[in-house]
Amino acid sequence: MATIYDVARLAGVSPATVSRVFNGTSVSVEKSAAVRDAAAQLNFVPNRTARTLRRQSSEVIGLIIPDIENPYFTEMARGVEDVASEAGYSVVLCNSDAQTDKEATYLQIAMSENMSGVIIATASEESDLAPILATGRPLVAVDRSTTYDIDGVVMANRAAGTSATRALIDEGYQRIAYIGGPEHIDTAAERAAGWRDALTRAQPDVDVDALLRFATFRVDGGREVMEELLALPEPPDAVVAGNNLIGVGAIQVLTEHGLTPPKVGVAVIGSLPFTTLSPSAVTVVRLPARHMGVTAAKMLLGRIAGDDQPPRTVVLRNELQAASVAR
Amino acid sequence: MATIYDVARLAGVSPATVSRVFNGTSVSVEKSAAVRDAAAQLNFVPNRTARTLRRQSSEVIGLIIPDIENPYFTEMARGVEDVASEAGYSVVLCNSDAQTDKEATYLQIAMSENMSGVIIATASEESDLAPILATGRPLVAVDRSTTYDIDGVVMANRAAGTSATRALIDEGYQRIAYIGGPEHIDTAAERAAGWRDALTRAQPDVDVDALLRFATFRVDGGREVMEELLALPEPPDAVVAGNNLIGVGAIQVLTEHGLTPPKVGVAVIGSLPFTTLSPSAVTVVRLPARHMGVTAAKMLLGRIAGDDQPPRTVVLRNELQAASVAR
DNA sequence: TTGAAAGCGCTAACAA
DNA sequence: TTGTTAGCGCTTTCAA
Repeated sequence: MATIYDVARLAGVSPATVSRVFNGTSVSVEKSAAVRDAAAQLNFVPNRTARTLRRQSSEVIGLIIPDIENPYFTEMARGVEDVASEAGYSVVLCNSDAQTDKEATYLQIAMSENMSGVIIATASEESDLAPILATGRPLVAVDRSTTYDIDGVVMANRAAGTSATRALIDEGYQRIAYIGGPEHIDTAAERAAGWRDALTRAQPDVDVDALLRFATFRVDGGREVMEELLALPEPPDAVVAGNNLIGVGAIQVLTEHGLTPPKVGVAVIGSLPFTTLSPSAVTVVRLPARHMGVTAAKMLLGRIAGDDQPPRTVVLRNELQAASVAR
Repeated sequence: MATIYDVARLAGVSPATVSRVFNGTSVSVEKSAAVRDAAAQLNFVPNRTARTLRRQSSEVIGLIIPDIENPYFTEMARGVEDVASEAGYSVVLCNSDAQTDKEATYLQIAMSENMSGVIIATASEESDLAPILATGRPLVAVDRSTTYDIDGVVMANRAAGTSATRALIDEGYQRIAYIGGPEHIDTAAERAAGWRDALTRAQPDVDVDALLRFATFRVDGGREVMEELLALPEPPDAVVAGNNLIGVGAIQVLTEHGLTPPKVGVAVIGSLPFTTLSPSAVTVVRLPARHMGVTAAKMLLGRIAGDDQPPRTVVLRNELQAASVAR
């Protein structure tokens, strides 16, 4: 790999001049041309490691997510990446697998690699962001809120729970269960609260807790709990799924039982990107994942550029796509 | 951020000794303990950028894929990551978006960040791997084969096409169409060839070309072509989908037309991770994506460790999951 | 086993 | 506008 010195020698200038050419500071036209020529000849690529070491910051932003196999997060990643690469930044995608220790490792890497900033969907309440915040690196929390005073982008989770539930009520369903993600995750709790609001308003006497279940945010979680609900003496006639994967699992089980929606009503919070159902059979409260990524990336780039307003949290609105096929 | 010098001063040793402690070379027990103490006190994290600059290689491997939103590739990424992180490497995931220029940028980054090696599912035939190969960095091609003489891990694509088609024939379907990915991508061409083999063997007189269609490897691609096939004067009674997303699109369209499988037979090459169909309605030739990632990562780590055998290509076997519900 | 010192490739302060 | 030079934080010879 050619270095700046090789280029300098070939072009008959000093290394500093070569550096200037590649960093856009003032160099005479002739020298600039000579440097570009030499660089092309030598196939010169500036060494980012050296630049990073010198500058104490790199044009890389870290994106830490809890589940790389969840389309919700990859859609978000796309949003981050589009904005970042537009601005000349590359994105390093890290999968914490919802484990706090893996997450901590990636945060350490972000520090020791001098990344410019980090966007994180935390693995849990216990996530320790103090060390990286201590370095002064900008950090934006996405999807889940944190106990730290930092920028954030979240969904209108409670509203999502409410509007999913209302849609099912409007379609005429009577016993509307809820399958949420882990109780200790704030997004899960909020969505459940929205469901509870809507349900108790419509049916003040309903035994809400009999219809509430928590699962993992995965297909298996949705499957298990849906089976459980169907085995009830008085099973629900509709269900709200707390995220996309839970929705998939629940629908799979319903299908296997011959209860394809809308025989049993289903409303999913999130999206069903790879559904093979007729799109009109299920109500979806779409969470704008890509937009969340775009927003977070813009906030982060702003901070990197020096924006020092007080931290703020952006709440993104959902979009209701009600099922159009009644029972 | 504390440096090795701060730790050295606090521990009363030289910077070299601190380095040795963190790199496992011989240091006396007492000094070693003193260094660890000091490091803990100062919250010391070794600066990877400096280490990388000095060592001319980092414990990072690049993984470049053409579509981060395709579960096939994220499943593979999981495999890569599990092996890599086990070995102390981190994985940088880069999305080329099937564009050769973005891919070239990421390859440049891999070089200029001194990454230890790269695993790549190339964007196209035109991918230029020469520059990175010139640096001597190990490179493993996954999913798609290349024109370069390098290590590779691919699926048994032709066999996949054949066994998907045979399964449909065995189920009694007569007019079996094929929706493949872009013709110029070798995996797509191979799978189509496998379909052609099986079909012409079973029905020597069939007009194969009338039943063959190429699409993009995306849900939309599958949708468009499926609509096209259904509009035919003599539409097919079954279809082989060249990848997971095409399969999803095709099934969506069939469902919308009231032709839910197995009314029209469907065999998908790949997986349907988030399908909401009854699992027995569709034939799946499962491609072991995770295993592909695991294999590629092991090969790459082997090369990084110095393995210099001639390049080899591993072909992974598929697993047929035939539909169990007949028409 | 330990320390001194050079240098990885680049940028930026300073001087010309 | 250009060159000289110091130094980012680490590893690794070499010598003790």
